[in-house]
Formats: sequence, C-alpha cells, structure tokens
Amino acid sequence: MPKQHYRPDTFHSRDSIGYLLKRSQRLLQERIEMRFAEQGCTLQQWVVLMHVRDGLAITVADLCRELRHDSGAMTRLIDQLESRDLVERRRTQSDRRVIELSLTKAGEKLLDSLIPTVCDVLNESLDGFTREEVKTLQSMLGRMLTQLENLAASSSGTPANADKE
Amino acid sequence: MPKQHYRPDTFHSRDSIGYLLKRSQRLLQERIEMRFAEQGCTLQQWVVLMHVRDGLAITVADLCRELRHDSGAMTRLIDQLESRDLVERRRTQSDRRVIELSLTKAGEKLLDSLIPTVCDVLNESLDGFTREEVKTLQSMLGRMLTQLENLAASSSGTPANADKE
DNA sequence: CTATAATGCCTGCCTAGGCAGTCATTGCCG
DNA sequence: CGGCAATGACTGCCTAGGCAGGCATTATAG
Repeated sequence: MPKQHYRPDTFHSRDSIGYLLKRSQRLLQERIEMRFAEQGCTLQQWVVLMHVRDGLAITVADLCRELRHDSGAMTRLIDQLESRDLVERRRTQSDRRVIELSLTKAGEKLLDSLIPTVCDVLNESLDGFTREEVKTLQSMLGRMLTQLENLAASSSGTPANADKE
Repeated sequence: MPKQHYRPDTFHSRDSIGYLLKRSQRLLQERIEMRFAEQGCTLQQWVVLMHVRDGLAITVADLCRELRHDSGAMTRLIDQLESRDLVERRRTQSDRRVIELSLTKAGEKLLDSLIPTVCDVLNESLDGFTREEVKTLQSMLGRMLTQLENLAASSSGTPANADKE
C-alpha cells in the first residue's frame, strides 16, 4: 500500500504535484513556443523532427506510440511539416503499409537552429539549480513517470483483474 | 548567466525536463480522469470546484488568473457546471460586473467524493518515495515554477528592457 | 490458397482551448 | 456632471487533439 503523501482532509490544490507539474509544463511550453514563434514552429512539430532525425521513431505509428499522440493528429501534423518541405514521406518496400519519414535539408536546418533555443529556455528555468539537483529532479520525475506508465499498462493491459480489488 | 545543464550538441529529447514534465503530467491527468469518468467530471472542473469551495477564486476573472485559463473557456466550463447544478452564479451588488460563484449542495457532495480519488492517484504515483523525497520534489518544482513565472512576467510585463540583453 | 484478424495511415466528427471582439459596468479624470 | 479608459463576463471563429470508422496491406489460421 502506498504511503499517504496526500490525505483528503488536508489536501490543498496548490501543494499538489499535479498542480506543479501542469503549471510548470505549461509555462515551459509557452516560453519555448514564444521563442519558436518567428520560425513558425510548434513544440510538438519540433519534437517530431527531433525523433525523426535521431531515428527514435521514423513512422507515424512509432511516433504516436513514442509520444503518446493521436494517430489522426499525427497525420495532420506531418501534413503540415511536409507542406513546408521539412520532412518527406516514403512508402516502405518491405511493408507497403508503413511510411518512413526523413528530414529534408530545410528540416535539418530548422531543427538545428531551434535546439539551442530549447536548451536555453531549459537552462533559464533551471537557473540556480546545481548539477546534482537537476540530476535528482530528473531521476525523481523519471521514477514517477515509470510508476504512472506501469499503472496505465496494468489498467488497460489486463482489464480482467486490474480494476477490481 | 545560467548554468549549462543542457547543451545543444549533447541534447536528447528523452533526458529533457520538458519531456518528463509533459509525459508525467499527461499520464497523471489521464489516470485521474479515468477514475472521474463515472462521475462525469473533468479534472479542470474539479479544480474549479476546489478553488471556489476554498475561496481561492470565486469569480471568473480570479479563476482565470489563478489557473491561467482562458476566460472564454472558463465561461463555458462554468456553464456546464451550472447546468448540472453544481455551482451557482450570483451577481455582486457592490460591483455589478462581477459574478460570484458558490457551490451547491450537490457540488460540495461531488467535490468531496472526488478528493480521495485524487489523493489516491497522487499517492500511487509517488509510491516508493519517502516523505523527504516528496518534499524535495515539491520544492524543486516550486523553484522551477517560480523561475518560469518570473521569466514570463519579465517578458510581457516590462517589454521595454525584458527581451534585450 | 483463402478467409479472417491485425496493422498502418488516413478521414470525418466532436469538444476544449486560444484569440479577438462585444456589451455592460465601474473607475478615473477633466 | 461627462467623456474615456479599464475591467468583467460573454460570444464567435479557428485550430489541435481525441475518437471512431475506412481503406489498403500484411500476418495468421485453416
């Protein structure tokens, strides 16, 4: 049984990890996209470009799984990137259902130009943190994320006995 | 000048605090709303109810500022809550522009029934964390949030000298 | 080989949220 | 008092994302 970090009778929204996560994530994204504005690029678009370039996910399905994004939305997002000649679609020969994505020169150029911006904003946000603190923060968020992923998997993956207690 | 926690040449999406924040926040919200589903309540709606009950924000404008939510969206959200008889609108006498919100009995009842669920999910997510670790996590996120709020304020609040360096 | 399931990508429909503009009310000045 | 900016709530318009369904292609079972 988990420790009772939060209790209903003493709960206040502001202290909640959920509140902190949401607020900081939101502000971080807003700040990054403000800097991205003149390039006309969304954070999501940039993340997709990053994943394609680094080979973390080069098909629509992979990107959706990796980023937990809707496949319909991903199709439309890639439509935009393609219409701006930032990525290219190419049907795979071995499996003609899948479409492999690759960056164009312009895509790589745009991506490269935006990476420093992201690092900059992240560093701004973490100003005053020591390297150890950042490591600790990353580690803790990682642990929490793993927890949540396991919980999500056990809820939907084994629906037979997951929700009953 | 901020420390260089992230550098363009060694940057990988997965290590990014932004990635961790977004993913964990998303999963947390999904999990809470899954539990809320049978009550037909959104996390945002619940947060609004919490704020109204605790007196943290009882007008639309206050809620928007506090939650950084769009005023149009907030109007519609409150429309829903009102149509379900969870909150009541009442024009203030002293300033007839503002509308004060208050929970109905049904609203309080629903709110109370959902608080344990939120605590439960939060505790699940933090399973394995010691009390000190949770405190540290809250503290670090709080610091980061403050940083970001200051940055946002200095960008938009004093545009004259905020963006130049 | 054939029928069925599964996978991948795409398309419509719906809702939530961001943005701009409107209207009523109040505060601020002359 | 009278005009004007500011504030608060609200309304349309647009876009992004979630959801369900469709089509093509591949895997699987018989």
